[in-house]
Amino acid sequence: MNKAKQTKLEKKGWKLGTADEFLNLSADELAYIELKLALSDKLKAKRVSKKLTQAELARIMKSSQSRVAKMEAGDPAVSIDLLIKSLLALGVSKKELGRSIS
Amino acid sequence: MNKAKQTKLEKKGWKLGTADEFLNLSADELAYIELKLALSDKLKAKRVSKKLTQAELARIMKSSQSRVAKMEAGDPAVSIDLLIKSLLALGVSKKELGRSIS
DNA sequence: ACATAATATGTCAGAAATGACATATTTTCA
DNA sequence: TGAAAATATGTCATTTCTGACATATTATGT
Repeated sequence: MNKAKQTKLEKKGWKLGTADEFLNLSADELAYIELKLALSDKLKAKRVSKKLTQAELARIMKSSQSRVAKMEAGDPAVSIDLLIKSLLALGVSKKELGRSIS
Repeated sequence: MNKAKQTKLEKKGWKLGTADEFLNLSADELAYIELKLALSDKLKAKRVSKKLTQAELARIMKSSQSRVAKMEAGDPAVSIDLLIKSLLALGVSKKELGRSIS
């Protein structure tokens, strides 16, 4: 894990602590974060490809524009559950979901 | 969706309401539930294959035996986040995770 | 059958995620 | 440039999830 990657994650709001703590980030924890960010990216790509605004997507899934923004920003305080529900609401199949995780 | 499947889900604690409501379960909602159950099953299979007890897995991931039991039971009040964290703690790769979702 | 281990079920206080709202910032386009 | 649309950021009350615990039920081995 390089410094650039760390900086990018920290910018998104992930509290990675000191450099020492960061180096101690377990493979599991890292995989979890990467997985979330992969879903975030997928969500944004899918929404844009469908030409929907964040507000429109929010209405479809009975959420709010601000939460959609946070989802796409990879905000740590957004659950994988919500990301997955959003992707399903956009018509992404389980198969496609699985592919975007790997 | 047949009656047998409905019964099985309801037994796990999913509140699907009346038959009418059940028929109105959207494809998204169903996909979400199926996805969760797939992860539940994967978790149990993986734990058993590693010859760990629920209590041992709980210790590894700093949870509790009862929560592990609920995860494996497909309890609706367990997040996908926790299921995924558990699978990662058991050494499942993102790739394998993606495969088990699809 | 019996003890012991493993798993399941119910509950709850505290922690985390949620939708909603206000408002700031950025993008788009005439 | 400047107005309008879209997106981002911050906050908060309510809802949902969590680990922990007690206890019930079920499996395992002798």
